[in-house]
Amino acid sequence: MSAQKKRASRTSSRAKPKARVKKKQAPKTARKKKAAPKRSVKKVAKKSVKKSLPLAKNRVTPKEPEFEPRKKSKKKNIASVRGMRDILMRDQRYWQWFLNVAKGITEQYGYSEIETPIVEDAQLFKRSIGDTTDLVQKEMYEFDDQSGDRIALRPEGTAGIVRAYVEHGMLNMPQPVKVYLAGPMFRYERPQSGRFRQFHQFNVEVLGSESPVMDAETILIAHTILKELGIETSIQVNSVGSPEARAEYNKVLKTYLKTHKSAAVKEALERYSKNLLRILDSKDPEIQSILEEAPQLIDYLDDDCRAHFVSVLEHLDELDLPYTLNPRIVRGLDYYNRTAFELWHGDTEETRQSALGGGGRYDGLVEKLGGRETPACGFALGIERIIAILRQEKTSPPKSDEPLVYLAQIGDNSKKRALKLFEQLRSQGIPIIGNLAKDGLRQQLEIANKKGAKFAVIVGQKEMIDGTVLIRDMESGIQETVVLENIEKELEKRLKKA
RNA sequence: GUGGCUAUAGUUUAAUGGUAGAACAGCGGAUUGUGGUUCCGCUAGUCUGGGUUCAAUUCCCAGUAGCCACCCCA
Repeated sequence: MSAQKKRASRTSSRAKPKARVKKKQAPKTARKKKAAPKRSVKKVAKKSVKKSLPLAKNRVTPKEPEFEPRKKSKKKNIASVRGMRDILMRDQRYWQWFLNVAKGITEQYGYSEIETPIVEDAQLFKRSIGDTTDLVQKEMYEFDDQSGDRIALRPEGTAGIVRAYVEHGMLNMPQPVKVYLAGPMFRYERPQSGRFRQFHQFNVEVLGSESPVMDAETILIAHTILKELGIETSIQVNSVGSPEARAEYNKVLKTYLKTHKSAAVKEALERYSKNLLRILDSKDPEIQSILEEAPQLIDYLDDDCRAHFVSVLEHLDELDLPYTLNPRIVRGLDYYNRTAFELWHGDTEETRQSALGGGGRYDGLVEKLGGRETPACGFALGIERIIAILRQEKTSPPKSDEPLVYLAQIGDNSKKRALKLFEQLRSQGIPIIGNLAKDGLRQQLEIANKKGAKFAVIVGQKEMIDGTVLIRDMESGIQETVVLENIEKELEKRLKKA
């Protein structure tokens, strides 16, 4: 009823542009009154009658929900889970750009890709990252599966890689083993910009070398990847020494802090009771000013650690990398020892999500997970954060300058021909694109233009009869008729020139 | 997990205690076979649930989500 009214008013207003005033109101009221079946429904109905008749046998008649006016409003749509987002088509060029650059550089340094499962035994992370860390205590997705096994979604990449190293006896491979991993990580945190519950990291790890060169190499790789993407970073380095040195420093720091009897200190001591070192990273200005006078962890390093650290720095100097000694870099995961570093966007305060990546040495981890004593180091980059900066700085991925050819078709017959031709050209390596769903030539050329095609191949009724096609130069608009058999040759000739 | 700010078409955004308007994008047309310009038309929206009110998209509360700070981290 209202549908008819609506249609009537619409067609009439289309036929006669006179009815201006009426036009404005009629459809609106009609729309308001009831969610009328949409025009698209009509169209579908018409089409399916016309087209499905001859082929009725083979055709599964579409189920009918289309005839119900869709009432999307009342149903709660299912949305993505909090903190987890889609990576849409338009995002892909950034992702691919990043991955190409990151993988390319890393592979040049002799690393190979590894993939480990997203789900692991929860124990793996508790043992490696540390049972008392925030990451494990409150941020890990952890649950029983149907068989009652306690499993977890990986919150970081290193543990899984080390597990794989031990499990597959990689100590029998030439050492060090150098790998990289790109993939999703999961942490149950409160989302914020640059912080998601599912996010992606690019991990680079070296297992089986104690050499400070490897520390420097990984830092260099991290820095180079970002530089190659046009992101200026500052490298913040520190050494957290050996567990023994840290324990001793812990005591010293505690006694020092206790001489300051302010409320802030008391609160901070409470807050960081589990891992006092993290207090160094506190953002409280009062705490920070107190810490200025505090003893430094570096002064408590044993000789080996100190020598190692100095050597790392010498390498960085040699490479002319812009690093800053930052005693506040204390990584949140228990397994780090000696070198710890982060990469910041800009060299200012760490405020906001400016850390684009971080890493360091974890010499004890392999052993902790049941392997032999194996020194190792590595880092991870936060892909979302890096891409966010690329976006914000309006850096766009390099455009592929591959010339494209758009295949346009007019009429049903030429559509059939076009599909075949499309496959033929594609298999010959011609970079052909098209949109067979479109009918009008105008639209197709518009798309060709938007996609930046150099040439358009046009197949129409006339050409079908003559056994020819048109090749249109999209820049000049010059068209030539070409015999169908010669199409490949002609295109190749033109593409070479372009 | 704690505190604060925000929520309008696919996107960016306007307005209002009584009818929600634009731009971009999409689709179609002017040109039934010719794009990058123009003109015209169409599609599409007040996050969810309660409350106050004759009337709520607007005011209040809660939920949810996003953002910001803390926590923490990439």
